[in-house]
Amino acid sequence: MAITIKDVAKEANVSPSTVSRVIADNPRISEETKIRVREAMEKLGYHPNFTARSLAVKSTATIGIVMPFSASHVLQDPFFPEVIRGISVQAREHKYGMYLSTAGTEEEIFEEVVGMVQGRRVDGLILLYSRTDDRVIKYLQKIDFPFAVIGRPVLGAERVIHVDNDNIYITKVVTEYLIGLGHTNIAFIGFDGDFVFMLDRLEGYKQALSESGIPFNEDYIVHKSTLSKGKEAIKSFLRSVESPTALVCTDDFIAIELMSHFEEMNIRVPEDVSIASFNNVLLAQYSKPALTSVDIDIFQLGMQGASCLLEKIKDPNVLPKRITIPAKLIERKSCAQIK
Amino acid sequence: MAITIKDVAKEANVSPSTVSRVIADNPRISEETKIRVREAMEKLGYHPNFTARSLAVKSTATIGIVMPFSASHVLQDPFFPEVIRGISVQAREHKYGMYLSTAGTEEEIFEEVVGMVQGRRVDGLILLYSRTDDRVIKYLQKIDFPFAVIGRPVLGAERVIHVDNDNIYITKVVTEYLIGLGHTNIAFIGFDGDFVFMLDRLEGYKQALSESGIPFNEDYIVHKSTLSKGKEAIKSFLRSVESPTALVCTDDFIAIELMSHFEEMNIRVPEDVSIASFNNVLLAQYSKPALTSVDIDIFQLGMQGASCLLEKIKDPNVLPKRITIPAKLIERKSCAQIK
DNA sequence: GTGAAAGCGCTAACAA
DNA sequence: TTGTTAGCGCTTTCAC
Repeated sequence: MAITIKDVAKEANVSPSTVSRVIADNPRISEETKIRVREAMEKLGYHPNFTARSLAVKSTATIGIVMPFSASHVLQDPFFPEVIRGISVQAREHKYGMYLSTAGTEEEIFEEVVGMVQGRRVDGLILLYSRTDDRVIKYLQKIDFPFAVIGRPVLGAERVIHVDNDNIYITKVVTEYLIGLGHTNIAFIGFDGDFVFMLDRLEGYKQALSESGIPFNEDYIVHKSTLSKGKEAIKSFLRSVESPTALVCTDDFIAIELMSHFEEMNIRVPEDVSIASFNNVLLAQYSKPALTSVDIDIFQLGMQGASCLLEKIKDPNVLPKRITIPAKLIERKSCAQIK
Repeated sequence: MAITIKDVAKEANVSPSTVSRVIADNPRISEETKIRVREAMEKLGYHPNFTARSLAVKSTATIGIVMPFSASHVLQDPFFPEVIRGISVQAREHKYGMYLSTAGTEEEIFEEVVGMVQGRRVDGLILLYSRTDDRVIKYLQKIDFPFAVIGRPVLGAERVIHVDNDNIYITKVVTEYLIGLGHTNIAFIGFDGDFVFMLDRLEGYKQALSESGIPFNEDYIVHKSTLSKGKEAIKSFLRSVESPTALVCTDDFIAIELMSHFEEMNIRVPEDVSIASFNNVLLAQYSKPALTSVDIDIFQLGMQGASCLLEKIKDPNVLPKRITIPAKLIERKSCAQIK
């Protein structure tokens, strides 16, 4: 059996509670006994039992990370490791641990969340996604459990802590950039699914068009899955009504995949079609041509998310807030003036 | 205050121990009372407290994942999400949770591990790396704590559960493939650091040369950091003694980065230099030219690792074993017959 | 088949 | 400044 606080107490000739106080570095314990107790701990190789402590203080010092794996097929890029890296920096600083929940379907996610919350496995939750009409968010709100979301909750965002880019704005900037290069036939390539960041980007795209007096054309909105059906789908898209001369891609990986197809089809980037995309993954600069992409600062997204959550955990009275992480368009070689 | 077992007991007019037995689905409880108790649980919205349960049964039903973040800068590619996806499938099947430890330095990692183990936060550990002479492994072995490593422990591998590719073999295959194409000036591009998979790949490379009677040339071993110093470094390397006509790259991302530099330098792949690399990331097929790469089946690595660990946790007597995940060379367009 | 009681290892009043 | 005591919520002998 492992060393407990009692063993240490006996060794140091004090009571268990004194040992407990030494662990907490309680100021009302004399330096002498502190030293004596610490020596005993050292000698016996004592380590506090986290579970017991959690039970007693009703706090686990761990935050749960909810990561939808259905999405992560899609988000194959460095988003996930990077956001976790951001979270871990804060967690570590506050001596919090991270508990990972990776479920597939919405149903599974919901169950895991309920388990984590009710089972008191975590003190707070950070959701790495946001979809429209999310059951999990509603639940957490109802029971008033501390959580933060990376992204924008679509309903009642005013009442939830969240950190996000201003996707509408930045996509507008991107689209206007393309418009500035003379493009008017601009397509929008997104994921399937009801992720909010997608909707926001679409909205920004629409706003830019609208403000420039370019009519919105439903045919220019394409989902990745459509294009993934193969070259034929891409061809038929490009030859549609009026073929687009520029693309707003919601993800670098889609852009890179597309460029690869384009090459085989002898469509030149950026001469024939300009491409601007999102995330600015490491590889964006190495693609041919180097990809013009929006740096959304994934690390910050994670770090600020964790920071807000921790704040809320420590003080349940902190008000809901939204933090906006600046995104920046990184111009490279994949966009050109229209001929 | 949340609903406890006592509340349920009261509601159902039984004792707390009976409720506990119902939770465990103990066969000695009559169906009637089971039903009655379950109704009470339902009615009150009871959820078992995980921490309390852990304390009582001395088991946490969670596995710890140790992920060195210093390495993950290097392993920017999908390795990390993918291996976790593999782990999570097993964890979920066994109703285990995942606790994530992300530390930077060896020292930090060690401390986190000790904390997790002694603090009894986890029932077992899975190490996502293996470096030479690892302190963590020694420690875990000494205290006989269940763990599995993804990769090959360099010392006493016979006594530790691990899952790995046969890196020596597969790299030999890759190198021989290049030799078969007529190359003799073959360089090896690796990471810095003392990761075992690197050493193994280097070994396989050497073996292939040796068996084909090609002398080994130290100048052909290059670390990524050297090349990252910029184009000058690459140029001087390629113009060294006898410039290589083929490259064995230990990572797709390095290969892709390199190819990007090559293009600017008007070095053609594969005409001037052939490149074969590792990991077979999604993007490998979309690079120009499509990258010949080794598929190491990261998902399996994670899944089998978790599976072994869980086995060990459930039965401490299972013997140490090594599982080898087959790796496969995927031929694409980045290697050509030497002229 | 069910209940009473002790205990998992720790913390936190309350005393002293 | 320190010890005593009573939990935290659950499991698990040992009785009945």
